[in-house]
Amino acid sequence: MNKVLNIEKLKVSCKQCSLKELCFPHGMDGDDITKLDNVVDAHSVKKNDYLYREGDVCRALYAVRSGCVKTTVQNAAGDSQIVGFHLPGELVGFDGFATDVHACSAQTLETASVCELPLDNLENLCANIPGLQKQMRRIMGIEVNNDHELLLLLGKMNADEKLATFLLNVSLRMKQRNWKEDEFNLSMSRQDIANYLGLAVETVSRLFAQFQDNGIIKVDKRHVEIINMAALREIISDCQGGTQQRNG
Amino acid sequence: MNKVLNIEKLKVSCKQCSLKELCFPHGMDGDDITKLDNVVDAHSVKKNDYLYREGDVCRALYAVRSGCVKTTVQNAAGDSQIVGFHLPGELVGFDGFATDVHACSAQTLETASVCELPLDNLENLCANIPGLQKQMRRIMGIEVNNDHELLLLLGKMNADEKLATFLLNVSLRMKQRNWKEDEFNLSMSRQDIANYLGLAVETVSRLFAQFQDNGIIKVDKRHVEIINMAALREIISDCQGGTQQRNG
DNA sequence: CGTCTGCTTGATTGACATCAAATGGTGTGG
DNA sequence: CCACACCATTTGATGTCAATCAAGCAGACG
Repeated sequence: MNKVLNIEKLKVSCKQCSLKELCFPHGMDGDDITKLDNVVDAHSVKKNDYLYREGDVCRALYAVRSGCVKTTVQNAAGDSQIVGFHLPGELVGFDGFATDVHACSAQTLETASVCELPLDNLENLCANIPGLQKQMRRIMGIEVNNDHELLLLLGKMNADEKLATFLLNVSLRMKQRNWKEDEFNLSMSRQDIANYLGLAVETVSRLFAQFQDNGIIKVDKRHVEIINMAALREIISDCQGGTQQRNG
Repeated sequence: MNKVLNIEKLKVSCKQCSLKELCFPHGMDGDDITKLDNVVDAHSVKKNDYLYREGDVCRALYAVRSGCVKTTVQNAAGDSQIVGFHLPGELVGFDGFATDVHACSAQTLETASVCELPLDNLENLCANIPGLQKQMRRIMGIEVNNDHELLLLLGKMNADEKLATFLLNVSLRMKQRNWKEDEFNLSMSRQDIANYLGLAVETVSRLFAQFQDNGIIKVDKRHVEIINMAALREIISDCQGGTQQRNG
């Protein structure tokens, strides 16, 4: 079905990219970004194509330029878990660093554009650009922390807290990109959201309806408008006598 | 209550450490390990003390030498999720790389000994030892992959699959340390196991009993003997018509 | 126009959490 | 050495949240 990408390369400039502060060049000066520009190529990737699959040799990191990419892990029994939705400016591919073979698959949710940073070039670059190693550690640290947040969500939250957390997280990332924080289009299906949050599709659907009935959001298919941000926050910090899970 | 550690330092030698191939020095040659030895100190840490807490400035990485360390994330509502149990040879502290402030707390489960690698020294070292950056990336990559495995567990497995996976994982790590893979003492309480697996203590307790009744394991408090390894594996790869969750 | 796919809504079930209480081991103080 | 309190663990009874089963609906596409 969906092939691994193999599209014409396109020269891009990190220096002029509006995402640079969210992305790899974060905090770097002009000269260093130029060195980075020399090794970065962009690709266009069709909807549902893979950047890489579990088992592929890890040759590069990928920065999302436009569109949205999901990363997925699989187990022996065949079921898979989405471990991340990656928006423009975010990096994908660290799952290949442990063994030089990818432990995840990365697939686009819509037609996307991604920048490729070949690893051997990156290694040279790290030697030439002071502070780039630290940058690398910082970005991987972010990945680790994101995963931990998701662990907390999957391990300790009930359904409505999960969806509220998800919506607030998307909202925050929209804001970081200078897009509207209270109105956006989700690039993922209900199925994908359900998988990511460890829920059934039906539950996600019902929760969207419920949130809308309570005047917290307005939903039309994938278009979401947050009416009452505070109410969303309240759902997840519901410390007092409400529904609570104890296993902590 | 439990204070952050502040114990006398103790000079150690990575070169002579039996854990070196599992730990940071993995694959390094003698000269490079000597450089490493110069910056590493060991501490003894009492049971239930913290290596660091969420919010602490990140100054060092820690390698477990003996004992067991758990790392925990917390949310606004106050509940916390254990994100890792760290055995001898494993590294702790990457959660501080994103912002230079720890996003996790790290606490010992029993009296432990840990090696401290101060970050500023580590940075210098990376400049002097070729391939050390890559080592760093490799180890962080392992951390990322471990987290992903746990995400899969929390998101897609039911209770018995979770415990079976946990036991097999511990068994594997025992084997890697040249200890018995089918007989060991767990350093964590039922409560900790339950928290880690996203279950209630009672459920964990019942599952231990059930596994024992089925002749898969023998349990006496924290002492576990695996009688039928294959049966454990079967539980988690139970593809056919049994109990199944669909949300994938 | 019919088929397909993604989404929604309703009814029912079940896995696991919660509540409650008993048990057993450990440490303390008399 | 015993009595007692305390904690972790186990075991049993009950409750509930979300999964599952089952239609129905709307937009996309050939």
